[in-house]
Amino acid sequence: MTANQTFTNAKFDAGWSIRFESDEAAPAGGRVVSHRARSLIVDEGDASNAVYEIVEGGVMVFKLLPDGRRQIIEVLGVGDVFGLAPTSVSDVSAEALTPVRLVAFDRRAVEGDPALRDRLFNRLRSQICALHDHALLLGRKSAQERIATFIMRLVPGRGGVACTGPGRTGQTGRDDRTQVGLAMTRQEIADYLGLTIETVSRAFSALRREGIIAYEKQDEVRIANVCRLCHLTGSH
Amino acid sequence: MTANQTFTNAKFDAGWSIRFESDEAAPAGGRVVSHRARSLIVDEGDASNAVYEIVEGGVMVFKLLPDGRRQIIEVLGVGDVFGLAPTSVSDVSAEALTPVRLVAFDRRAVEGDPALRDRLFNRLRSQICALHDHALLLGRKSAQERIATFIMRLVPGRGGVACTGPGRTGQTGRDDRTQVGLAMTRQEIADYLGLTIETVSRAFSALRREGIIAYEKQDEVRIANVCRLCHLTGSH
DNA sequence: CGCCATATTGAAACTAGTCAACCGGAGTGG
DNA sequence: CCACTCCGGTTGACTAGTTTCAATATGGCG
Repeated sequence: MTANQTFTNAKFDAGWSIRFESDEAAPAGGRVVSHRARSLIVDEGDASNAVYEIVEGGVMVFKLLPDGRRQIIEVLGVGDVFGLAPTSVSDVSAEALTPVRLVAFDRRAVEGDPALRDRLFNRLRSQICALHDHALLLGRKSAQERIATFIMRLVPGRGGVACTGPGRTGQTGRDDRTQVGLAMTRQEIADYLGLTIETVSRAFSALRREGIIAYEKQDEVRIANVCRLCHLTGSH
Repeated sequence: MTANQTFTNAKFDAGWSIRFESDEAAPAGGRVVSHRARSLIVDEGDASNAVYEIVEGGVMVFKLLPDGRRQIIEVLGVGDVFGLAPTSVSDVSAEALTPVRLVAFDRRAVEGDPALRDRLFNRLRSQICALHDHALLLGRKSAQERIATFIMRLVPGRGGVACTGPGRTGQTGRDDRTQVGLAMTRQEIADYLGLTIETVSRAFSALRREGIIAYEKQDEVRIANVCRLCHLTGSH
């Protein structure tokens, strides 16, 4: 019942794997749709009249240039919304990062339902902060800082929009899980951070060499030194 | 009366100097505030409970890193809104680009007024598209492409989110004003495009050398070849 | 007229990109 | 079962584009 309010953070803090045990899985006017990992949900230029809210899983929103360059604009988790272009033509593409369950609302349903629109609106406000933060990353941070920021964003309660800086563990009481799952390939990380795959790889290797992070599987990272990593983000 | 609906574009297409001849200059619950050019409107971290809508002039929304690096996140024009962070603490700073007139709504006024919230919401949808587009620019475009994109965005009816590509003049019937006012310093342009002032200057000089643009005053640019400039944006 | 801030230009340094080789695990087929 | 291939990741050498540092121009304004 309180579920909708608990995911306060704009980032993918909430994780991708949290199961949404809701009794209103398909709220009024919405229909639930599922997608396999890496399947395309909407394509830039599509005349889609749906607004999506993520119930389970993760979604990547991206844009392409004619020559193939890709920028992943945002990585969304449970509770996030997308498909809110001002016209009925989508300005971005969206792809499932993990197996994903979505609620698709018809555009008209959104217009007619103030409560729903309110929820989307509030959600959107968080996401806009994330977009702001990401613009700062893309415009002004070095490759190292981008990778550090990226990893820190995955730490629950840290690295997000309202990260309180390098304080000690357990600001909310819960233990500082320093093991994070990336869930993205190096190419996806590169396209998200505005880098190349090689630069991403090198930055990860450098962090490992310096003992700040550790990993065997390349998408399961243990953060050995949260404080140092946090400093490397450039934000603190 | 139709004024609110005519500014369809997310970018600063609408210009900064359009006077808003509205009889509802201070809509219910809002108060009009004015700022001189380059004065700070809100500071990142401020506990501001206001949501702003621009009535006249331009505003730059930006973030700073502790070491002084600045990223201008968005450049807003008439009709645009800002100050919609999910908490009462602003995630960004805002500075007047020109002398500016704003309507400041109390956060509670927004909550209680569905019509107002609708207007803000719709406005925001356009601005989100602009943020998406700018993320693509910051993450994936070269310096030349960024400058070309920047200039094209200033051309009414072109370069915006829904630019139809290098078609001929007068898609909306009005004449293709190829004279645009930058209104921003080189430093501001640099901070907006994620470049340095020198790189911005060089890119402008290069475009001039190649005869694509011309200017005497450095903030009054005449676009000699719209098509070529449009191609240089990387988007077409 | 001269000062100050802003812009331009040049040269050197550096970061990230490009190109290419190599590694290693997962899946395939002989 | 093992060799082979494929794909994603890592690493190295070199290159290109942008930044940095520094000098020079320009323009507004007292």
